[in-house]
Amino acid sequence: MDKYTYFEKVYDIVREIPFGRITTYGAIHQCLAEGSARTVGWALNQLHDTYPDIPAHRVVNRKGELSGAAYFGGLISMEERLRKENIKVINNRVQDFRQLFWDPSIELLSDF
DNA sequence: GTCTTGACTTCGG
DNA sequence: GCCGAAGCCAAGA
Repeated sequence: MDKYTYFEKVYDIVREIPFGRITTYGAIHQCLAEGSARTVGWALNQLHDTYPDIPAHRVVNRKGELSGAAYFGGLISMEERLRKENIKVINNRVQDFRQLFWDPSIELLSDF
């Protein structure tokens, strides 16, 4: 799949993140089993421009922090979108991050 | 072909 | 919990 670029693979996973759940760059990297966590973050940067409908606000770093909030050039901030999904965000960090964590390498595999 | 950039992660202190 | 350093890999110049 040469036309299937790396950020399109990330796009397929991020779009499957259920409502009110979040995941990390490392989890996506582990699901893809290729690239690196940093490459996922780079992919998302390209994603918000290619696919504006991607729920990138559900993807945070290992600390549960909204790393890409500044890059979310939208009318609604990343934190606002998360709050609308019943996700508490304090000091740019997701509360109950461990509880809301959604692992694509497990949840996605059991569905397919 | 090399070098830089980046929405990261892990480890030790 | 935070901080610094090292490792990581895909695009673009």
